[in-house]
Amino acid sequence: MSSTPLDLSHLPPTFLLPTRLAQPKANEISSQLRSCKCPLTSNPADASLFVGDINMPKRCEFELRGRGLSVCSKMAPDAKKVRVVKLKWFTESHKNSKLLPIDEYIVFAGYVQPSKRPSPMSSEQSEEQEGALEKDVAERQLKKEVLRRARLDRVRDREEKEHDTRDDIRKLQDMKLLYAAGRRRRGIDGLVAMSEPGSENGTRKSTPEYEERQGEVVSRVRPRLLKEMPDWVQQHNKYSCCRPTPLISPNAEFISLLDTIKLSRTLTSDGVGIRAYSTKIATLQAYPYPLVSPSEVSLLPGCDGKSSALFQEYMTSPDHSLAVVRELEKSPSFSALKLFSSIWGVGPAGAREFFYDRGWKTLEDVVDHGWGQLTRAQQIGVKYFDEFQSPISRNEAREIAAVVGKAAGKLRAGMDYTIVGGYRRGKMEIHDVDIILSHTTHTMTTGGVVKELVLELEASGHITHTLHLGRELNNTTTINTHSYGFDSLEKALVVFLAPTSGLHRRVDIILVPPVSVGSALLGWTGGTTFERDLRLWCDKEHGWKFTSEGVFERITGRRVAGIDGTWRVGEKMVEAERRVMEGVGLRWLEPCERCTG
DNA sequence: CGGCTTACG
DNA sequence: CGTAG
DNA sequence: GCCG
Repeated sequence: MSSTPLDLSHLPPTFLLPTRLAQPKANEISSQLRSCKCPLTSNPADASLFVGDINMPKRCEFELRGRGLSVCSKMAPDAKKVRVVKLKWFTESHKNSKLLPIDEYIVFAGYVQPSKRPSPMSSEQSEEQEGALEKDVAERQLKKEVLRRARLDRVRDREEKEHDTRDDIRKLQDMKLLYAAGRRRRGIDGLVAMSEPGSENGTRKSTPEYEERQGEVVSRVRPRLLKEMPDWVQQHNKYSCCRPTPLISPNAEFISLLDTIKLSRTLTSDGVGIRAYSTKIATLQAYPYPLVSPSEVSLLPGCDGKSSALFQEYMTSPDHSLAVVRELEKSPSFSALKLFSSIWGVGPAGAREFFYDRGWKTLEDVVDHGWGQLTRAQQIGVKYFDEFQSPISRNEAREIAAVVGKAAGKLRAGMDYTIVGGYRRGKMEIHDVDIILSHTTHTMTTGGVVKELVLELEASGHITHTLHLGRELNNTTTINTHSYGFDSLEKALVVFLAPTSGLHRRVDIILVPPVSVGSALLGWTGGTTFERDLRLWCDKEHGWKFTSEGVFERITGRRVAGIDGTWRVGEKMVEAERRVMEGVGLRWLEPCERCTG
C-alpha cells in the first residue's frame, strides 16, 4: 500500500493512547508508527505528542490525567506543552503515504505539569467520580454489547408477562389483543416476532384492503361510509384528546411517510406545517381501519386536499412511497439537519447554523471544528450522542426509576413515583425516562427536594451530569391561584448512568406537590399532539388554562372549582389524573390511548 | 383571512 | 433559541 | 395545511 513510507522522525516524543483500541489493533498501529521512524515512548510523562482514537478534548484531558499527567489549559512556570492528535491523522496519512497537515487533526492542546508519579498505569484518581465512570470505556463497550445481546431475549420474554403493579401497563396486553388480527406491528415488532416466529402476515407490504393488479390499484372492499366511521370522524372533531389513539395503527406505513414530511417542516421551523402534519398524523393514528381511498382520507378531521393527494400517490405508487419523501431522504441537507437536530441541545435553528453557516456535515465536523462553540448542554449531547440515541427498554426505565424513587424515599419518607412520558403510553423503546415524584403531604414536596435528590444521586455516581435544575418549588402560592412566573414544577433534567446497561440516559425528574399530581400526570404523559389539543380544548371549550400544575380560569387565575387533581392518602396517583381529565370534560383515556405522536 | 400549546431558562 | 409533554 |  505505502510505497514511500512516511517519515515521522521529526515528531517530538510520541505516546500512543490505547483508548478504544483492541490490543491487536494497538500493536499494529504501534509497529506502523515505528516503521515510520516515529519516536515512540512508552512513558506518557516523556511524551509531548499523543496519538489516540479520541475526538473530544474533554476525553483527552481525562486520558492524560489517567496517566498521571496533571493537565491545565494555561501556561504554567515549568509546564510542558502537549498535544493530542487524532489517530485518523496517522491512519489516513499512512494509507495515502502522504503526510496530512497535523494541525487539522489536533483534538486537544494544553499543558501538563511534570508528573510526580511517572508510572504509566497507575491512574491517579483525582476525579473519583469521572474516573470511575469513564474508565475502561472500550472494555465496557465490549461487555455492554455482549450483555445487551444476552439480555435482549430475556427482556422481551419477561416484558410480555410482566406485571407492573404500580402502573397501568397491563393495558398493553389489551392492546395486543385489540390488534392481534395482523395489520402493522410497528413499535412492538420484536415482541410479536418473538411470540409468532413464523408469521409474515403482520409485516407484509400491502394492506389486505387493496393491492395492485396489472399496475392498477384495485379496491377489495366498498368504500367505508361516513356513518360507519368512529363518532369523532362523524362529528369532525379534530381534538386528539377526545378520542383514543393507540400506539399501533393499521396505517403505520403511510403515517411514517407523513412523519418524514413533518420532520422536514420542523427542520425549517415551519410552524404551520408542523401543526398541520401533527394534526393529520394524530388523526390517522387514531383511525382504526386501513385506509382504502383518498376520499376516505379527506373525511377525517385535519385531513383535506393535500392529505388525500398524498394518500393517492402513496396508494398508487408501485412501492408505496412518496416522491417528496424520496427526495428528502436523498437530500444531503435533510440528512445533516436531521442529524444535528437530534443532538440534545440543538434544535432546528442550531442545526441550520451548523450546516449552512459553518459548513459542517458530520458529527465529526462538529467535534473537530466546533467543539469550543458548543454550549455545555450541546457538548454533553454530542459526547453521549450514541448512548442517547440507543433505545431504552422498559426494564431499564423501571430500573432507573427505582433508583431515583428509592433515593427520594430516603430523603422524604413516603415519597412515591410514576414513570410518565412514552413509557407510560406503553412504548417498548423510549429515549428518555420521565419520572414524576410526589407525596400526599404537601410540605414533603417543598424545600428544594429535587436539588437534594440530584446531589445524592451525583454522590452515588448515578447522575453524571445535570443539564438543568429547575427553581425550587414555591411553598404555598401554587395551591390556590396560578400566578404567572410561579407556575413551573420543580424539575431536573439529568444524565443518568444506568446500572445494568452502563449506558448514559436522559432522565427528567419532576417533583410535584399533591395538589398538582392529577394535572402533572396528564401533562407529562403526552403525546405531544395530545398535550397541544388538551390545552386548546381547555381554552376554547371552557376558557381555562391547562398546565401541569393544574387547571386555571384564564381571567381570575384561580384554580377551577370542582376540578380536584389532588393526590390523596390511600389512592393511586392515576385516580387524581382521572378527576382532572373528566373535570375538563373529556372522557377518560388510558395512557396507551394517547399515542398521538 | 386569522389562528395555530405554553412556559422557563 | 431549545426543552418538556 | 386546515378550520371557522
